[in-house]
Amino acid sequence: MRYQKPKGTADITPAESRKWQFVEQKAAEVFGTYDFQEIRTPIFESYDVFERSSGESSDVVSKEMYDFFDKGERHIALRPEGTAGVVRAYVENKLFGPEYVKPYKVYYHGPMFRYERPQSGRQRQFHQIGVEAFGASSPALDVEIIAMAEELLHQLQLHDLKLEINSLGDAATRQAYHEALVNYLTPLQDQLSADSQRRLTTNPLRILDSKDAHDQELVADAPSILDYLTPDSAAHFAAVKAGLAALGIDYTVNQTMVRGLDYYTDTIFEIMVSAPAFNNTEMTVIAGGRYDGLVQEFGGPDEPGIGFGIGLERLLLLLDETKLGLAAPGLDFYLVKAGDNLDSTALQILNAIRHAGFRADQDYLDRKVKGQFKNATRLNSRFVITLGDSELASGQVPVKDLASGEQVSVSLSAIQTDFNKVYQDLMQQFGGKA
RNA sequence: GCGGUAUUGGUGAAGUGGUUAACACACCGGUUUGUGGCACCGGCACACGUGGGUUCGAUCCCCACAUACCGCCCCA
Repeated sequence: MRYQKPKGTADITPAESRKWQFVEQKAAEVFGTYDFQEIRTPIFESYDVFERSSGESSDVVSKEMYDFFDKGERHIALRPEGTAGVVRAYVENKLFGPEYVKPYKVYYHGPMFRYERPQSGRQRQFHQIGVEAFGASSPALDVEIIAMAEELLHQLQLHDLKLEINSLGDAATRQAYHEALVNYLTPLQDQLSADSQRRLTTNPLRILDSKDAHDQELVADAPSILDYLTPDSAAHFAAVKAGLAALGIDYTVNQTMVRGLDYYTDTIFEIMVSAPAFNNTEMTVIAGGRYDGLVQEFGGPDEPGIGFGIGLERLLLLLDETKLGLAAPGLDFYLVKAGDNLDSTALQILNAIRHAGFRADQDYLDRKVKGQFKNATRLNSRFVITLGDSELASGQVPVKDLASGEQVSVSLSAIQTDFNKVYQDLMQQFGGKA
């Protein structure tokens, strides 16, 4: 093989892109009902944008970022996630200004880049759909964001979802809890797995969701972050739970759920699905939460924010194509040419059909008539128009309904002058099923 | 970054250290000089991921690299 795509990338061919378009369109629809609008930000940003938002301790920044210096010696990074760029744009464009209604609600979708070891549903160039809402700290917004995420999954015919929520409180909460957790785990250090011993200094919260069985036993008795919430954070979390209950959304509180990115505050949530595509293990497809200090961190006002991201590759693995009715689009008309010197007329006929808004195609490889009919079938065409010398002479062409095999005669000139009329007549003659 | 498995045509794949790399599907052509099926006939791998090595000889043995998949780390 002469050329290969770079490791961890994928070509999305038409059979696949159909699913992508469907999901993107559904997301735009569902988000639109909550009055979210699309924002498009650059795929690369200043390296600092991501360093500032994610925190140096996170592997996403320290090890997994695609960064480089451009010809002007600017330190650039390919975006590893979507939130930082949107927050940067929010601040830079002063979208927090009084002329914009708050909360300011946007969604985005596009490629993200992380230098990781590829696995199922995980690539180096991967795609996310995400939403962000700025300028409102109401727990009702948290609830609606979560409801919106679930609604999208439902629209995609995904059920058996598992929603987990937790609260990380504010900065003071996290600092106090961080300390309490380290104090609890340090005496047990020798019993922790090697990975977790390392995490004790780098990222102790991560020990909470260690996959090691013994770690999990030790962590079971660890202090809970929920006990460290300030009264405000506790009230906020209670309101979120009440809101979810009011909407009949099932959830479980998982006090060991943490985040890889440093900017989250208060409510965080994940929606998980278990599926054969993931060896029946649970896989998070949507994750999000509040990030109340981030806008200020980027030089904007002290405004809250909340959002979530959807891992599209993972999501796509779960979709049942047949359930979604995503059949390949068929042709409306296929033009069979029987004879030579028909090209000009063929072009004119196809032109008329296409301009009327129908899908039409013809043979370009000089296939025999039989071969052309086979192609019409392969292309899932509804009708076949046959053009030959006798048709040219008579001014009438046969139009065949491939499903029934019935054939009717249509005027060549009518096709070229008013194809919509021709189509209506066809519909009537073939049973009126448009 | 660590560990494991894999890599043969458009596809699914069989196979052996040695003159022509099974079989099936798909595709192309013919039997049928203008109508989609079936049947029959014929065609269809610069040769077996890339580069080295062992050997008289390697697709099959060894090494390295690349990529894919699985697990860990990390994460959506």
